Amino acid sequence: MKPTIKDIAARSGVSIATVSRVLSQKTGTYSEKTQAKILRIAKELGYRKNTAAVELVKKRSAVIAVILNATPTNFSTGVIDGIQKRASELGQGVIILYAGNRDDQMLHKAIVTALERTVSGILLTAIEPDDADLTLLKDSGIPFCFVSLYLNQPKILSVSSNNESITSQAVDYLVEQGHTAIALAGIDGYHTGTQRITGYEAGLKAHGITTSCIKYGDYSYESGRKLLQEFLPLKVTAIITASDMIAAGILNAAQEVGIRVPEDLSLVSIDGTIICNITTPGLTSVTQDFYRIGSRSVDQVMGHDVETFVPVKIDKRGSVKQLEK
Amino acid sequence: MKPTIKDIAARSGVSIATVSRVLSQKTGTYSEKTQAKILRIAKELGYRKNTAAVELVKKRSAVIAVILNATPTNFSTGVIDGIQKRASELGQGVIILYAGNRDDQMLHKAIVTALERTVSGILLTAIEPDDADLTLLKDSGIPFCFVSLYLNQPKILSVSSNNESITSQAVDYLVEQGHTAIALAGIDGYHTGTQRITGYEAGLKAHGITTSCIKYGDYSYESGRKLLQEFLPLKVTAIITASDMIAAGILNAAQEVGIRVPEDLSLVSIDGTIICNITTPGLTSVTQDFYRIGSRSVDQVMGHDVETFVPVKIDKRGSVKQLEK
DNA sequence: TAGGGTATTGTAAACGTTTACGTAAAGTGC
DNA sequence: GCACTTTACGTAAACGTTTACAATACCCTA
Repeated sequence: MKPTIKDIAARSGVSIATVSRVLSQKTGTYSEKTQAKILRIAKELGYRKNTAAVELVKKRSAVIAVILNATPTNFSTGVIDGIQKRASELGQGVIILYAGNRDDQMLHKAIVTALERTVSGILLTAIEPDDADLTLLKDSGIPFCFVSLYLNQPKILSVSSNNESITSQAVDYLVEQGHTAIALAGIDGYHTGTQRITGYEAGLKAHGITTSCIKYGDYSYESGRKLLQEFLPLKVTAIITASDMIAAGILNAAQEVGIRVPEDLSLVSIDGTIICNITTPGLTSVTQDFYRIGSRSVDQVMGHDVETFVPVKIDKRGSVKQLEK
Repeated sequence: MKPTIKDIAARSGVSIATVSRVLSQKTGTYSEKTQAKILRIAKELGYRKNTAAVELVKKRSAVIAVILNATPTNFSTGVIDGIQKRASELGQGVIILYAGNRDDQMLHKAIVTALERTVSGILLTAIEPDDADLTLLKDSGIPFCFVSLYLNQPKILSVSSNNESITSQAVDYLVEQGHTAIALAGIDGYHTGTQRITGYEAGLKAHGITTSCIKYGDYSYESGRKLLQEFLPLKVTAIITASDMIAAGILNAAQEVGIRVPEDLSLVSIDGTIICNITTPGLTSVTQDFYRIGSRSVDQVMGHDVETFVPVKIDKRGSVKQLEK
């Protein structure tokens, strides 16, 4: 059915080893005449390498497995674009394995699938595995790297924005705009969330602000809407939100109860995806460079020397009011 | 390094064939005693099957390849969730191959990768391949199915909403709300776009409306913003948009020039993703059931008998004004 | 006890490709 | 012309797993 190198060898009058060398481009091991003949016949037959056979023999493949989290935020496209582009430049293919949203079983299955496939590297995108799966990864001998997440453990590769810097910059910016009653909303209790709390509190302290206010959530729009209720009795003038979706949820729920953004409540959103342009008003954001994070994580997992942290920036839109001091 | 069935056989005192039978669960071909011993040793050794070896021998794998388009709209998550869940129920794994956004080279590479991997089926998600790639798929012997797109060719499997029905229902709804000057915005010239034009025009005709107005775009937010300029000199009271992103773009650009939605301009958006809840006002939508489309496409590619079309519904939010007749 | 049927296990080959090593031919330099 | 080096090619084995077929062991019944 599917042509093999045996078929090409038979038609070319050469051995399967020669066919293999030509198709693997082992320069200097075949003549131009032989090469031309083999390539012509391969094309005529519609030959395609059997990936399984190659991987079995080489015990390695030129494929990076990306394990993708179905996070309620929508930054994945930028990350994937960056990964795909850089991997292609380095001669690597990319397969994506889907891990659902905080579904330990799906995550475990995705990790095992990647390990079974002798991939050249594994990128875990905004995913925090439990200890058993982390051990599995470490013991596999396959390089892996966290993307848009880091664990504060040395020896574990990662590429991300600096979560402490994200929130401390947001605090700096809001203080600069005259705000002193600043909350942090929608983060969770995992590493990313705790790192952002650290930066938030350090930012408040640096400005001599002694009152902090933190509300947990799950990064989703619905979570944002619910969180607005919790802020109603509080005297905060500004909220830093854990994601664009949290911000959109707070924004819309606020407007529904007559709280105007930015006049009555200012918002600074973490991520800075296209959602920030869609809302009314547009959301001022601490914008992450997801494309570069993705791209750089490929270099990281391939063993190149790169910086862990990708810089963020403040993008001013319409959700922050300057207060009189 | 990685344990093989040879290692297990040596420790168990049985042949590799017996180990293989146990690990492949060939019931009735091994004793319970032998099974228990083999499974215990496999676990102690941390054994994992080598997927490449299995695929090489069986010439087939229990994996569905999903080729994913980076469409500017964001319905992928629902589709992927549906695919992943249904595939799991049917004992199939899923790998995702990324094809960029209308990038013929990336698409071709993704298709070739899927074919090289002896997958059990290929799902093409909102992707329209050129004739050469379509021929490649047909000649491969591997079943494939279009997801959220259909080509009007018999024998080619697909699962989608009915694009003619989408626009004709949108027209029906707007006419019911008193609108007669109705435009269609943001669709492209590919199959999906032309099918939606057909439904739009049939809907107008059915209501005796003789003036149609169609503006092409690329489903993106930026495209939507630009399109609003083209509508300024026209006397339309309502626009059906090709995607939620187009709608958001038109909505925001309109508000920036003093056109109020829905008072001055009504919008009905195709897709109905979470974006419709985020905008202000919320967008009335023809909502597609992406989860069910994904789920059903798995049944389709696995050879089960399913309906091609998944029903849509109108979700009323805040973007359509009822006009006086 | 002998015979028949079923369960259990082992041997050998297959799957498609890569590559180490050996051999032959061609090319280069003295 | 000879010796050495490089190019080109072939043979054989490897990779890890599956499975057809043969052999053996076990169980049940007459």
